[in-house]
Parts: sequence; structure tokens; C-alpha cells
Amino acid sequence: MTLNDRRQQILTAALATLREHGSAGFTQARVAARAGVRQSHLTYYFGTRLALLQAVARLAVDGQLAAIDSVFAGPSRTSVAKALANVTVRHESTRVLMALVQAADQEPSLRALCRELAEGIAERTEGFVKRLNVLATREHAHLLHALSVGLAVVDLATQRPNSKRRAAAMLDTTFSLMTSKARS
Amino acid sequence: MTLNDRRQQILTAALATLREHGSAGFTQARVAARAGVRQSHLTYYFGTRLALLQAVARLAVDGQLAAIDSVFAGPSRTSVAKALANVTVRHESTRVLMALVQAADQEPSLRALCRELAEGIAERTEGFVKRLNVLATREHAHLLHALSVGLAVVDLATQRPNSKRRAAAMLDTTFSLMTSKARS
DNA sequence: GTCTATAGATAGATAGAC
DNA sequence: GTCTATCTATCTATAGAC
Repeated sequence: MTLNDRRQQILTAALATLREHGSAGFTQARVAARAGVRQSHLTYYFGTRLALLQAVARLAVDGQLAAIDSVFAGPSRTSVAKALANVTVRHESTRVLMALVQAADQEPSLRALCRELAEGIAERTEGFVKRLNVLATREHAHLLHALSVGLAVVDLATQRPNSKRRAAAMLDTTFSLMTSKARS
Repeated sequence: MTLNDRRQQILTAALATLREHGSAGFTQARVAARAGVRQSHLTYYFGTRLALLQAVARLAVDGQLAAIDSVFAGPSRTSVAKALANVTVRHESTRVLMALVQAADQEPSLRALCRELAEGIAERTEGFVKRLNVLATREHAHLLHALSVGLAVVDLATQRPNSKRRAAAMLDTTFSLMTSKARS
């Protein structure tokens, strides 16, 4: 199917553009150039910029959830912290995340997707935390999610060295705190 | 001084615009309309859009640090968690934060300001955490900072009810975890 | 020195050719 | 049905009037 091929081709280029240039750099011209098509083709295949963004966001969310899935298979608490930091504290992922957040702020239709992502991550996290500590709650999972988001955003803003190492350390510390104490 | 008055007037309008509309809605036309001046005046008084954004960011960072200052004066752990959530988990603040992060990602000159903000908050947080637990480290303070950033971003993205209450609960939980256990 | 009118660039969307 | 050329809107920056 040529139509779906083209759509896929544009989607891939769009996601790559978002990862590299973030929300502000996500222009139809740039995506089109990357996909090797004319700008007006984006309109043809997706209608509006928002529709394209929604499709890209869908792709990104699925990808991120799939990446998270493998994180919690790690052998130890520390290795999981490291894997989680590696998946979440990535400038490329953070740019996509921020674009999604911004778009959701102004476009309610995207909020459901954001909730799906947040819930999906919390769900996957909860299982792991429960293995650490049977008294762990969904709140702990949401807390970890928020923490990883914050670490990612702060890192993009400050761009300091060793950010992944430090993020992994903080996640591990938090796991550790949750392990040693259960508190309602 | 008329010049400084005008600058101030424009700055105020610019900050308000950023708080309401976020990074994408931060256009010279909108700021000018709000300030009651012509768009070209922004160029006259600030040179470029980036320079204006830098000035606004400076203002916003100072304001946020000042707001944080009063947070840790709270009487109890729980009241501090609540106050912190009230200051950080605000859509208006989060929009400014996100705009700053995005700008810093592409404009290295703004990263110093982001680091200043992050360090400033961590510093102020550290004192409080140390009062909770003498073994607390700067890492705990950075962890709390990242957590509050993440809570703010997640809330802007999902816009769920009771977000401030839940954020306060998570911060309080984290304080509690840090209190009951010190771990290097 | 302050402000206006306008230019130049780029965004996204449309109408119509093939 | 697929693609091209074009159009309008909007953004930021400049040149020059007062």
C-alpha cells in the first residue's frame, strides 16, 4: 500500500525531527525535507499539523512504553535504576515528551494520550516496586514516574555531565528508600 | 525614567503572556498587544526576541526562588509539602519553566540560568531536608527538586483533578521516606 | 531618542493540474 | 488519487519618519 508507506515514511521523519529539534523545530518544511517529499504532502496525508503531531505522539508513546517494558526485567535494583535512567533521561525522548506536554496543554485531545503514557509507566513501575516491597502502592509508582520525568527535564535544561549516572543514583536511592520503609 | 518604565511594562506583559500561553504562544505581537505598545517597540527596547526571553526568564527565576524561600518556613513537614506543591505545581509556572527549558536546550546562554534555578532550589531544599534528617545530602535535595518538576510537568500534561493535593501527598511521602531512613 | 510603517522570512493550508 | 504551485497569515527585524 503506497498510501500507508508514504504515511509511514512521513511519520518516521516527523518523529526524528521532533527528537532532534523539539517542539519549536517541528515544522512541516523540516519534516518534509527529511522525508524527501513536498511540504504540501504532509497536508495531503495528514490534513493538519496537529493531526500529524497526534500520529507522531501515538508512535512515540507506544515506543516509550515498549522501551519501559524491558527496563524492569533487570536483575537487580541498581541495574533497573540504571536502565530506567537510560531510557528516560535522554534528550531525544525528553524533547518528544515536552512537545507532547505542550501540545496537550493547549489541545485537550492529546491529554488522553498523556494520561495513557503516565498510567502505562506507573503500571509497569508498580509491579517492580511491589517486588521490592510488598507494601508499595500505586502512589509510589506515580512518584517514580514523576521523578523520572523531572530528572529528564532538568537534565535537558541544565545539560550537565554525568546526568545519566546521577539520575540512576537518584532512582536507586528512591528505590532504596521505598524498600526500607513502607508508609501509607 | 521612561525607558526603564517601558521596559518594565513590556517585561510584565511578556511574563504574563508566557504564563498564559506558554512557549509557543509567546509572540511579539501578543506581548505587544498586552503591553499596549506596537510590536516593533519590543525590537526597539530589547533588540531580539531571544533577548526579551532572557530578560523574562531572569525575572521568572528570581520570582520563583523568592516564592520557594517562603515555602520552607512552614510549621510542619506536611504543611511544607503542601506549600511546595502550591508553588511548583501551577500551570502558569510550569509553562514558564517549560519555555525556559526548551529555550535552554537550543540556546546554551540560557542554561546557566537554568542551573542557577536548579541550584537555588536545591540549596533551599537542602536546609529543610537536613532539619528532617541530619544525614540528608544534597542529592536528596536535587531529588526533591526533580520530583517537583516532574509533578508539575505531568500535571500540565494530564490536567487531572486534585493534582495539587496528590503532589503534596507525594512530596510528603518522600519527605517521610527520607526522614525514616538515611542511606548513602 | 522614540515610534511607525513596512519589509523579509517562514509558517501552514488550499486550489487545481495531472 | 497523487502531487505541484501558490496563497494567506503571521512572525521577527529593519529602515526611516518625527
